[in-house]
Amino acid sequence: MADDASSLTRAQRERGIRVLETAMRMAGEGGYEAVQMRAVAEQSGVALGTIYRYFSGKDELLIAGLAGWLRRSRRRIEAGGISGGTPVERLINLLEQMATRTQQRPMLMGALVTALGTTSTSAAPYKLEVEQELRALVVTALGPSPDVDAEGVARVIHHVWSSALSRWVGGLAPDGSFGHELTNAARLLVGVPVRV
Amino acid sequence: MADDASSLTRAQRERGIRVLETAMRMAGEGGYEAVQMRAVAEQSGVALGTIYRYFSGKDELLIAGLAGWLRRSRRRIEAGGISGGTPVERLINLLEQMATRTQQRPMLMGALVTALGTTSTSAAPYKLEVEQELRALVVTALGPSPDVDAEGVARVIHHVWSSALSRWVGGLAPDGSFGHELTNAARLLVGVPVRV
DNA sequence: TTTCGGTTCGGATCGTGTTCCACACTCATA
DNA sequence: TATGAGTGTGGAACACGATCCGAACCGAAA
Repeated sequence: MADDASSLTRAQRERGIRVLETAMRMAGEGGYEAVQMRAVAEQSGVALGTIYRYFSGKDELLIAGLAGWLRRSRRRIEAGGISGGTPVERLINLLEQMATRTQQRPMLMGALVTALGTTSTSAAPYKLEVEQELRALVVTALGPSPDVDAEGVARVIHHVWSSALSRWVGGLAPDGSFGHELTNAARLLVGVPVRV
Repeated sequence: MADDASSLTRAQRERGIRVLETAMRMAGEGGYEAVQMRAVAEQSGVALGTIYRYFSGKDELLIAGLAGWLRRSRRRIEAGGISGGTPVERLINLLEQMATRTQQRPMLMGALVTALGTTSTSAAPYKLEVEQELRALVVTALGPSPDVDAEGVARVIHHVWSSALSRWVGGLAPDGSFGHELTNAARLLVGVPVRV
């Protein structure tokens, strides 16, 4: 299921979308183990073998779903605009918004974090897509502010995002900590100018 | 395999150690998939069911192995001392040492990162142990320096450690990047005093 | 319209993590 | 020493991700 949607039949595109949506729905309802490939095939009306032609495996399927979810979130957020007068304020507003939406879907997020834990290289492109969506969101929120290293900030935010998310779904961090961790990092990174 | 080694027979402790050592050896040779529970049972001379009495599953087994590996590394490093005149220098020396040792064992690290990706709550205690070992190492390296928030630095270093490690074994980051990522974070965190 | 190469389907099959079970063993206590 | 509760063993069985295969299907070129 490469993202070059060209060279794909309409029927193929629709099959791919049905598979992704089914997998995400099941992940949202029961987490990682609830996404059973046989059931995805059955409920999406796509044969099991065909799913494996589109995606190299369960993890890649879920990471692709995450990438799509982030892309849609980013489009909605960018269309609505991010409130806040300064870069820090906008970034913090963005992160709080993301944290809220994230914490409302513990099952889904658990499934996605588990999938992200794979080290299979075939999932790397989708992982990169996930990183890029996050980076784009942060850069957009910061806006064109000359004295902030937006790319560097986005990088660190991505690290904190993945690590804190993993700690939260793994039960190492209490509910609500995810947002704090993110906004705290943002304040450290942007609120305090770095002298080099 | 709780860490309260009391209330355990000598035979039980030895069985546990054999299982851990076998699993780590196999992980080092062939990565996550090469650690097959039947083979661990066979090669460690402990019945499969018994392994599952000690550890809740393959992931917990590997994370426990990682915790032990870190603990032994820390003891060796602390015994040898960390060179460097300033806190930053000591921290960077430590991190480079860790990065070197890490990058010499790509198979092992791949297996451990995969195991760390689990969201099973039963693995949480061992994950905490891993965090604590890392934290202790960083705090030791920094030494008693009043103007550094050692705990905060250790926290962020842990985030960067896990995230960068995962990117490296996942093929998203090139060889050698792991050390850079760590030392760069260290310089940002300690080299530049934070004004609050 | 026919043909043909690639795609999808249904379903069997395999491999491995995990669970379960009946039996043997160990060791602290009476 | 005898006993009984807990522990370990070997092996079967189960669940689910992944693979494979022959037949049906589709859609573009002739």
